Parts: sequence; C-alpha cells; structure tokens
Amino acid sequence: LGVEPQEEGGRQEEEDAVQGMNVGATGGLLGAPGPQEPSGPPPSVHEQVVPTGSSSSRVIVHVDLDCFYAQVEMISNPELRGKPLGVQQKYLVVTCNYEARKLGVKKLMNVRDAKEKCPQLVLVNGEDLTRYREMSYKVTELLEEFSPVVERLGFDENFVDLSEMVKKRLKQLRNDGHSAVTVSAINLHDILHVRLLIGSQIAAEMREAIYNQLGLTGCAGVASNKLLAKLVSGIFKPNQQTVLLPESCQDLIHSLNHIKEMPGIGYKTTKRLEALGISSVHDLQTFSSKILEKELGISVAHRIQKLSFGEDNSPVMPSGPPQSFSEEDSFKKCSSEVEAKKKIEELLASLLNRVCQDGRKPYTIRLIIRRYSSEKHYSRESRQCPIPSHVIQKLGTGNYDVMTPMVDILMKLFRNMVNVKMPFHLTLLSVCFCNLKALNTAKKGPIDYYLTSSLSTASCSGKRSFKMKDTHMEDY
DNA sequence: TGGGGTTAT
DNA sequence: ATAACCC
Repeated sequence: LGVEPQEEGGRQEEEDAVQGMNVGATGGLLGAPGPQEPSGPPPSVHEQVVPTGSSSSRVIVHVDLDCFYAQVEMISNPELRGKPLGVQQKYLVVTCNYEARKLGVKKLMNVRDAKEKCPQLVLVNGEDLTRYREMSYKVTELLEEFSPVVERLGFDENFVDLSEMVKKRLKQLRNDGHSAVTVSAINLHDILHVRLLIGSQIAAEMREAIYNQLGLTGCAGVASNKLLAKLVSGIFKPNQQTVLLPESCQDLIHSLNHIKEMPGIGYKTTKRLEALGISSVHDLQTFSSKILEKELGISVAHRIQKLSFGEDNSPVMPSGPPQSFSEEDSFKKCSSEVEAKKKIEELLASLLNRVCQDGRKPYTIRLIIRRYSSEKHYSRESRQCPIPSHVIQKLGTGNYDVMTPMVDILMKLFRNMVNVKMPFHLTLLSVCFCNLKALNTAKKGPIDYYLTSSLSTASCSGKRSFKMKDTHMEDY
C-alpha cells in the first residue's frame, strides 16, 4: 500500500490528527492506553490514507490472534518460549510460532520438510483441540464484554460491531464539551474518520485486555465492514493493528495479487473465475455482471462482485454457543468394521463429555466418513438421524449408559454408508452432534429455567453434582 | 492437509 | 445430504 510500518511515530501522527479535532484530551485516544508500559503488547497503530471513498456507517473490528495454537502451547509450557515451536497434527505442522517462521517453517508444512528446514524445531501434538477451544471461547467472551455482537471465525478470529459503542463514546465526548466534535466535525468526511479512530482506540483496548487477562497477543483491523476489517487486520503482522480510512479502500483491495485472496472467494469459485479469464480484483470489478450471473448464479455473482469493490453489507452475526460439536480422526487406513467401531467409540466418548458440559441437548447425530481415493480430491459422505428421545433424556444423567445405544445408532449409520461385506478403505471418521436445544423446551417463567438448568449442571459432573444441585435448590 | 466450524441449496 | 465457504 506504499505505507511504511510505523511504531511510535505512527501513533504520534494519529494523535496529532485527533488532537487537531480537539478530542486528544481524552488521553491516548489511539496509542497505548495509559500506564500499560512494560507488560502489554506494543499497541502499534497504523493508518492508511489514500483518496476515494466507500463508506457505510458501521465501525467493525476484526481481531486475529497470532499463531493461536502455538501461543496456547507456550502458555501451557513456558519453557517453549523463545524456541522455534510447531504444533503438529498427524504429519503436518499446522501452525508455528514466529521463531520457527523466521527459520523457514510455514503453516501446514509437512513435518519432514519442516525438520529439514529447521532441525531444532520443537514439535508438540495439537490433535486434541480442547485447550485451544476453551481459550478461544475465553477470547470471544472477553470481546462480548465490550459489545455483545461478536462473530467467531474459526478458533482464532472474531468480528465485533463497534458502531453502537462508538456512538456512545462520541456522545460522551460531546457531553465532556469537546466542541470540535459538535461544531467542526459536522463535516461528514471528518466524522467518518473520527468514528473509525475511536474504533481503533477500542481495538487497542481489546488487545490490551486480551493480553492482560489471557496472555495472548493478536492483530486487529478496523474498517467500515467485515471484508475490509479482515483484510486490513493482516497488513502489519504480529501484534499490531491497522485502521482503514475510507479513502484507502481501493488501494487495499487492489493490493491483493489474486482474487483467491479475497475472503469469500474460495477454491471452487476461484477455479470457475479463472476459467472465465478473471484473476485479478480489477478483472472481477470490470467483468460483465450478466455473464457472471449466468456462470455462478445471481447470488454468488452479486456477492463476490460487490466484494471486489470492497463492499460487504453482511452483518456481524452474534455466534453465541456453537451450533454443533464434532470430533474427527484421520488415519492411513481403516478397513474393518471392528476397527471402525473402536474409533467411533473414542470419538463418541469425547463428544459426550463436551455435550454434557455445554448443558444443551443434541437432537441429531451424524457420522461422517472419507473414503480412500487415489487422486480424487476431497469428498466426505455422511448419514444422520434423530437421536431417540429416551436416549436424549438419559444424556445429562451420568449413571445411565448412553454409550451403548449411541454406538448402535452410529454403527447402523455406518453400515448404511459402507457395505461391510465388500472391501473398503476409509481415511477419516467423524461424529457430530447437532440440532442442539436448550433443555427447557417448555419455556415457562425464569423459575422453570433456573430449576432445569441447575439440575442439568448437577448431573453432569459426577460427585459434586448432588452438592451443586442441593445448593442451588436451597439458594433458590 | 488437520481438526475443527458455518450457511446455502 | 451435499457443497460451498472460513480458520
């Protein structure tokens, strides 16, 4: 984008800009929030300025944790800090810390290649996602304290709609008597900037909170929509943040070297676009809408062509609790029913623990397989069915065996997909619980809710459960 | 390519 | 149930 990374200097420039509008008296509006000096992440803030404007009135932040799994591992075992660290799943290094990246290790690199590039590389197994998942939700919950509208994207990214928060802070600034906000900034151009800069200050506060409370560093991008916020968060990479002012929008999207880098344009669409001779953002912007609609369907065509202009009106959807829980395992070969059953039992056992802790109940169960095929990229098959109501009822109640009926169901689904009388070769098994419902389907008053919820937590965790149940009942 | 997730059709 | 997308 023709903008140099800025450390302290970048902050100075922005403080100047803000003070020029007379809101600097709020103190460190953009830079380091006050006395966080030695421990906090350097809240470097960058600002792009170039002409042309597309402007909705939202303020969105995209928060993206740095090499998340590796950070969690370094928190679990501080001895790993300072060493090149990779997180391994099967024969892949799925992510690695920045020490490892400096030595040439890349995400999703083969373990052999990684060791060759970097013999000192320390590897930890990351196939069990439990700790990552838990930390991930802590981050989301922390962000929800700032503003309730938080959308998760994977385990390490979150969008937050800051529009309401920014509105409140602007109002507060006016009440505090910052006349420029009421008088000079009636200028529409300036007020857009001010709102984004306030968003950037909130982003710095979010990163600071994530670091102080959870020990994690990450990047943030602030812009007027999700697409732009996401793209801009990746400009200055570890532990920095960037705000996109509207005039820089076109520069940002044209900094993409290929349409495949556009979030929302995936593998398949990229292939189809390339077949039409479309490879750059400019190609997509100028391509005939009519032909694009015919090739991709009106919905996809319209959406991705908007994306190519940096336009994205999709709302930040509050993720809330997960819609599904699944566990999967991949392997070189599974070719017998007994073998499959063992693996399915393992997956199911972990899932039952998770679903129990969640408190809600799944009404549907699904089994997913991947068959071996020598070069036919990717394809999974699945079978699902309702979970019988008598099994659902036993779900929270620890002393009844829920494994046996569930395994029976799963093996029926298995035999429905795989003809076990013929040779087969599977490379993946996965079990998924979905269609989750809160246990109090008969929604009465708050009383009813409180009772059912305490009973379920109680039955979930063994010995403590009765105590918890009693306490709750007495409290009530 | 792993071990997850989501929504649309 | 699958296909597309995201990490």
